[in-house]
This record gives sequence, C-alpha cells and structure tokens, in this order.
Amino acid sequence: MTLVIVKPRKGIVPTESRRRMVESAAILLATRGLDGTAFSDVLEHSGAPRGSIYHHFPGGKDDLVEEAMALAGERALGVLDAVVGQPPIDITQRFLDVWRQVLIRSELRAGCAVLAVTVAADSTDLLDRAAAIFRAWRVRLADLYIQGGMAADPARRLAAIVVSATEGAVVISRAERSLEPFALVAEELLALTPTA
Amino acid sequence: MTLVIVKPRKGIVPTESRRRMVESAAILLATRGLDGTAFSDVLEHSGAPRGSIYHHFPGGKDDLVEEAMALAGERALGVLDAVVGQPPIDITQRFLDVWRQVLIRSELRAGCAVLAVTVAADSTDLLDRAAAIFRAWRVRLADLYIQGGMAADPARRLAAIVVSATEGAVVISRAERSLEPFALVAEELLALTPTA
DNA sequence: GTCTATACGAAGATAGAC
DNA sequence: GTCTATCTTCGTATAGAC
Repeated sequence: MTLVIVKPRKGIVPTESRRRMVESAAILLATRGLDGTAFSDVLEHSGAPRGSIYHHFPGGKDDLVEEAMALAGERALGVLDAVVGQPPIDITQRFLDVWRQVLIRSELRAGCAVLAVTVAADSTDLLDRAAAIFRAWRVRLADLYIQGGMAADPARRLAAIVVSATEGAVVISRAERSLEPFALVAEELLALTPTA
Repeated sequence: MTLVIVKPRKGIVPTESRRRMVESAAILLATRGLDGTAFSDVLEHSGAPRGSIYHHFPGGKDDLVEEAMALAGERALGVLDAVVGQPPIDITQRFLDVWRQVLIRSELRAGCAVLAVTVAADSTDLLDRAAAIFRAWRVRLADLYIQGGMAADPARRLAAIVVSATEGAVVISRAERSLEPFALVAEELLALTPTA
C-alpha cells in the first residue's frame, strides 16, 4: 500500500500548514473549480497563516494548484495498490469506489480536481500536469487489467473508457445532484469488465 | 429535423448581434470555461456592440450563459434528429461524431460548454440548467435506442454511459491534446452498442 | 515563517446620454 | 439599441517589517 503523501519539492521542507493548504486546495478545486478557488478560500479552509503563501508557493497559484492536482492523482493511484493482482472486476470496482465516495461524502458537491483544472486552465503547464495524471490513471488501470489476465489492447480500451466514463459520470451526477447517472454508468462499466 | 435556434425570451426580439453573442459565448465557454469567459471576450469574439449587453441580457452574465448552454444542448439534440429510426449503432456513432468534430475543428482546444459551466457554477440555477441538458441528451438517446429495438433498461444504461464516457473523453483528449483517448473510448462505446 | 499594507488589474454591474 | 463613464468588488502579487 503506497503512502499517500505530497511530494515535497527539492529544498522545501513540507510544514504542516503547507500540507494543509495543498489538501484544502484539492478539495476546493474539486468543488468550486479553478477560478472559483482563491488563495483566501484556501487559507480560510485550511486555517493556514496568511503571510506564508508565497513563502511556500513561490510560483504563486499555479504552484499550489499543481500540487493539489498531484495529490488528487496519487490518491486515486494509491487506492489501486490494494487490488494489485486481483481480477479485473475488482480493479474497476475499486476505481469506481473512489469517485462514488467523493460524491457521497461531499453530498454531490465535489467532483474531480484534475478535470476542473483542465476545463479552466489558461497555461499549457497546468494542462500538461492534468494530462499526465489522466494518463497515469489510464496506464495504471491497463497494467492491472493485463496482470489480471486481459490482453493488452482490450485492457487499454477498457482502462480508457473506465476513466472517461467515471469522470463524465461524476460531473453529470453533480449537475443533477443525483447519484443515478453515476450508478447507471458504474453498472455498465462493471458489466464490461471481465470477472476473472 | 429540428431547427437549431436560440429560444427568444418573451418580449425580447432576437436581433442579429444578440444571436452572435450567444453563439460566441457557447464557443468561449467550451474553450476557456465559465470564469475564463468575460463579457469583453464575448463582445470581441462576436463583434457585437459594447453598449447592448444588459439590454439583451438583463440578468447579466448568467442570462447569457444559460442561453449559450441551451444552444449547445439543442445542437447535440438536433443532430440526432437525422438518425431517428436507425439502428442503435448509428445513434451512438452520430453522437460521437458531434464531439469528435468539436475536438477536431478546435484543434483539441474546445470541449463541452455544459460541462465547463457545471464544474464552475456558483448558482443552483446554472446547475439546474446544466442538469436538464445532460438529462435531455440521456433521455433522447435512450428513446432512440428503444426505437431501434433495445429493451428499456439496457437502453437507459447504454445512454448513460455514452453521454458520460463521451464527456469524459472530450476532457481527457483536450488535456492530452491528443485524439487517442477519445478514439479508444469511441471504439469501446461502439462495441457496446447493438448493431441492429 | 509569518505579518500587514498596498499596488495593480480585471470583471460585473449600473447610470444616464444619444 | 447602443454609447461612455464609473462604481464596486475581488483576486493576484509584491514589499518590507517582525
């Protein structure tokens, strides 16, 4: 089981308030979007001290956002470590669980921070980071499916649709404030996944 | 074939510049997101006169955004009118085509305006509008699948995953600036759809 | 590491003339 | 229907003290 931690940058000691800021940013991005998440919101939500923003994130908001996305990215990857070597159906189930929990715990108010950044990003840099995370999820799922006995091509296609459909379903369930769209998609994705 | 037009509000005559503003807003929302789309951007893009914003949209930005979303919603619905009565595979193909075209014509820069608004909406009103559009797509697809010979429940599940996976794939292809994720998902969705 | 104060720019909205 | 001017709010970022 991979430890889910924020990767500290070289030379920067990760303090507690810094860690909380990244954590809060991830939640707020997933809930209010990129431009809806101001530094002031992150400070309020995290309880972090006002004066330390540019100390911890010299590159400004983009620095913070990149780390928050990375955190979200590693969280989803980390959860998959628990099902290494298990059949494909368990892999899909586990990935779906992550996002079902996000929806339920937030009362259908939060979604995916990476997706939120993608649709509002104005810099290629942020887009690159988002792309890397989506790709990492897809590649990781495909690998696990292959380990679970699937051939490479079907595994890659399944991984692609699992990530895409889940992301889309989260957005739509948020919009409708109902778990129904997500549940329908989950059912179909599981039906698509080999049981052994 | 449904005419794809902006529904004028009662008492407001839809002028040409007004129409262009809605059109431009739809494109910009899909490209830069909700907060990334300012009135000034819409004016510049549409060439509409500066002084007429609050004349045409008394409710301000939300008014304009709602109409832009509605336009995007009806566009996708309108395209489906051409495949009424055809087998499910043609329905899925057609829906995918809409979004493939959005990606290709924008050089992977534009996505879905409704999704963009959903992840950044701060009012329940905008969220409701977005939800209604997602739901309309889903219901319409399911109806067409049923007309094409599918049973009600499988048709509803298929419709749900087609909309969700397509929306997700558009976001991910944008992030990666590659059509590959979308192509993989399209392939899988077509494999999922009955051919007759 | 953390603080306050402030510069700077952007955006939504309103008022009133033409 | 369209124009300009302006008010107001807000957010990022910087400077410099503690």
